[in-house]
Amino acid sequence: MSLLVLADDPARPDGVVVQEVTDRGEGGARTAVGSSELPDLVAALEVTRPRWVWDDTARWYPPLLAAGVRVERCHDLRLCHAIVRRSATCDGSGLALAPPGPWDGPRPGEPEPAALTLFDDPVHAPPADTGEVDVVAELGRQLAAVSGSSSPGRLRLLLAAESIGALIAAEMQHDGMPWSTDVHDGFLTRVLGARPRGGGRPPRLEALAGEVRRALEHPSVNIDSPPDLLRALRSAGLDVTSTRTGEIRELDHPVVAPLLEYKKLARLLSANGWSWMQEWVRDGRFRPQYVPGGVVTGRWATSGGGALQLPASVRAAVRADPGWRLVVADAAQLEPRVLAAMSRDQAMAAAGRQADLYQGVVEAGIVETRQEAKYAMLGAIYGATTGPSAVLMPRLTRAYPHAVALVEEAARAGERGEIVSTRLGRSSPLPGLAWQDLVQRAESEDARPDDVRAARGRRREWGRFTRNFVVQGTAAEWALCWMAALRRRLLAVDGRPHLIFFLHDEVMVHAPAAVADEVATAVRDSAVEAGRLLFGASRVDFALDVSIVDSYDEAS
DNA sequence: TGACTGCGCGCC
DNA sequence: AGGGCGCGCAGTCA
Repeated sequence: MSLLVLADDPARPDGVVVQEVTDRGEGGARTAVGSSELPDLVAALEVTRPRWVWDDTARWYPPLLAAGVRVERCHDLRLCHAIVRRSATCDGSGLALAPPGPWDGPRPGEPEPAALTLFDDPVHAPPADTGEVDVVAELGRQLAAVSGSSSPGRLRLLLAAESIGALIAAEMQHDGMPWSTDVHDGFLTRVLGARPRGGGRPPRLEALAGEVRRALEHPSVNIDSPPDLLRALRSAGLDVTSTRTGEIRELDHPVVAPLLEYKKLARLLSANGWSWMQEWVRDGRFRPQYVPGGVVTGRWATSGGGALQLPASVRAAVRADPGWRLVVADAAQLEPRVLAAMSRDQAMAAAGRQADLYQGVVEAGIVETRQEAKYAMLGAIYGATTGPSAVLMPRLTRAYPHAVALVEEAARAGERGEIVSTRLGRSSPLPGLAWQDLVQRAESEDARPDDVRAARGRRREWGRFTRNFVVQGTAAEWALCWMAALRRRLLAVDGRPHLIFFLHDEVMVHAPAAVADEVATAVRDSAVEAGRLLFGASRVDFALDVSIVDSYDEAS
């Protein structure tokens, strides 16, 4: 298989260069063309099934798609750099040891991502070096790092999956989700009332606001302002400390019902109302921008349109074109299954041998109810320390010692400030400098009790993050492999069925009705393939719920 | 006016 | 109860 590097032509402002490269990263023959000729050139070269190497899929692929050209595979240097730079499986490589450079920043034109959630500072601030980047040299550094990795095969799989993910993200944005503005508008009008002409509240929302004001005997309260609303609630004699839904629901007062309804509908209006529809739906397609690798754990993020949080109530607007169907599939209890496979916990794998893993835990006699099984499992993966979930932990530990040990070890490593890694070698970031300072301060001879207490809290907090990282991150790898396998299988199905949506553990394919069953089979086969790719001959089943429907809300 | 933060809530 | 997100709004400060 050949590697073809695609890059700007340093000799020509509007030119691009395609260069053959060996699998050791040595450059060969070059072809220079103007960028308008690129789609034809790529289409011609694609018959040899090369792997395209470029700095950024989101930069090169959309124009190719717009010109009707698809590529089979690529190596996205920017995404792969981020993985290789941090991976503990090649932490002695030249790439890992190099000072931050142009490959470490955000994509040109994008804002610096917010610092790594949980506490302050990013580890390093890369220089805003916009100088020319040497694409072939970077490929060489990455290939060298991979061959020197302690798990080169897994890392290679991760980089391939991440890169195919970037292709899929661009293709899904290009194709879009079929979206019925009629259905959406009908739903909004039914629950909110007619769309107001000049902004302002729709009738139903206005009526609820009036009810809230009357119940509070406060005609001027601004319900949309949490502080204002909080003051009004308290002056009505209600003992609340916030305006959270959970807290309001516990009250016994006439304001409760209209206020909760108001909050629900106001949320719908602002997040997925008419202005959202106007901004994000064009020509009957919703085209969210996906951001592969946008989350530290390897999950995708989206920017704009909130595609990762389409509320159930508006999913009816996602409708297949006439003569087409939607094949919707989600992985059932993905994270527990991933944990069972990673830890080779045969007892937990046995519980997952049936379609509902939680029910399997009940039938094994570990807990009484499905709800308890779910709480216990999520508590193990998220690190519950109190509440009903924590109470169930001892039973879970006895029943599934290997699985629980794996997440406990990840948590302990995080508490010590160490790095943890996923199955394929994506590694966690180090905690921020403020974290390290505090922890160090708390260990000194004359540490203040306040610092000691705070440091313990911070350690546990980071431990919960690393505990979850290994499971969430490996689940994200499974999902990438699932999608990559599915994309390849779909190429062999007639009528060009195509992926149109992906959400952590769920995929949607828009398919001609005649091949919908064939697509559903491909979805299932791909899940089996993903399990094999990640875990080899594991005895864990990755169960799916698959539906063939006309609109998204009909999916189970 | 615009950048930024905290809150609340939608999704997995 | 615990992990990961994005977004819109209100409020604040420059």
